[in-house]
Amino acid sequence: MNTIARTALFEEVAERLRSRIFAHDLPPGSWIDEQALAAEYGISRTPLREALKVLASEGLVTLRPGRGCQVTEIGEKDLDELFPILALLEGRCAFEATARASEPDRIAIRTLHEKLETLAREGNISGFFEANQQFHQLVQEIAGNRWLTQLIQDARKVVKLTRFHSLFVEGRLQESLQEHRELVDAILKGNPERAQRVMEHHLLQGRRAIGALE
Amino acid sequence: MNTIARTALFEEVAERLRSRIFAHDLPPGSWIDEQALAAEYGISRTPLREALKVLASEGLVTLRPGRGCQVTEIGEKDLDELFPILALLEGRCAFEATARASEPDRIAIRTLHEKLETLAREGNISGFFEANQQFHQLVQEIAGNRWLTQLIQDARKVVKLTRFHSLFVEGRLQESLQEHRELVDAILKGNPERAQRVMEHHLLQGRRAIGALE
DNA sequence: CTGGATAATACGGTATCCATAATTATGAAT
DNA sequence: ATTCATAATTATGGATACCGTATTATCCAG
Repeated sequence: MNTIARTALFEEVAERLRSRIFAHDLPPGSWIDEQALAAEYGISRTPLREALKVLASEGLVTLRPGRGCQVTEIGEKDLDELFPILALLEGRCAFEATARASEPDRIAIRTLHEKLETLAREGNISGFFEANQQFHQLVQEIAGNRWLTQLIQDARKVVKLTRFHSLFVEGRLQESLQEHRELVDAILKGNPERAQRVMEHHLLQGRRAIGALE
Repeated sequence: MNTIARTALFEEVAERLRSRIFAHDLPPGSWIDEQALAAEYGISRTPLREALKVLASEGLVTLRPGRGCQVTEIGEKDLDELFPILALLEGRCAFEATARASEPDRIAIRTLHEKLETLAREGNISGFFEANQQFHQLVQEIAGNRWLTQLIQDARKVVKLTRFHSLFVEGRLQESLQEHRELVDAILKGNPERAQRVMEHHLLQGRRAIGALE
């Protein structure tokens, strides 16, 4: 019987909605039908509306007073604004992580990176995508700044509204991998400034890759 | 009849609660009594709870499932983590603002700064405090990055949980003013790199000033 | 086809009710 | 008197039903 930290219903609902939004099951611009969703989930409108308020303050949905709520549409301009911020924040993360990394931390970095190499060799794109997220999260963990992590996650959530993730771009995977190699090298050799520069460049390249799509 | 953008009730409630939290009318750590507040505001529990969910995702209150909701307590460590982030983000703002400032923008900067000088000369601390916030917001506006502004506001909200603002520290007002002078000089002379450095230093000094208190 | 009146719908909010869990109060035993 | 277990109280989290109002959709007239 799992009673530890029982999550409130509205939290669960928010999480389920996030998944559906990121998967474009609920595509940007689509309206969210309260009663339909409440019925589908077998819950009342109350927790569903609470969840929508949370998603709204995260920027994932936009409340239209009196009309309802729709999934936020994100444009090129938003991406142009968001990626430099991510580069800044994650760059700082890389700096801090490099400066603070313990030996076990470095081993974890190396191990996870090797997994990325393997997945790339196997051509396992979705696996790579998953491990890539883990890698970035690991760097954030090692950096050990709770609020920095929070802001990065906030920004990433919005970016994830875009259907196209840079890694899916043809050829970007190898490029991304190469950038990771340099990043890992900088971290393991204990060069914070270089780790920061590489991470910034890595994310700005991600933006460029997406931009090449449309 | 002005029906454009009528604000929802839960928004108003959230705003009122924010004010009370920042004013330490609801001090950090204190419990929030749903029914009491709902009764006080003459509203039902529903919109109040929606407002609390929003504040929770902003980090201003902490939800304790099954027990309620209390105003978030912020520690020295949080400030140590938050100020460098603010320095980073607002530093970038200063850079962008300097690079993009139009002539009217520069005039607005100069005008607002002169107001700060006047208020400081008059010893009007709360007025200075207010104008100081306006100044930082103006820089953000000129920078013209919606998401950057958003993240800065998010971080500042949390910082505002602290009772002590750096400007209230003895002597810090003159110091702060001097830093502003250098910042304005860098902006007006169109030196983005210097504006960035000065802004970063300005915020890190703010953290130091608060730290000197306890 | 257009425009306006009308009906249907859905949102935002209120008022109640209820199960569950947390806190407090009570009381017995050591 | 202190401790511990039990009972009573309270407040949360959620459900249900209801309503005014503002959209949205429908329909009819011109």
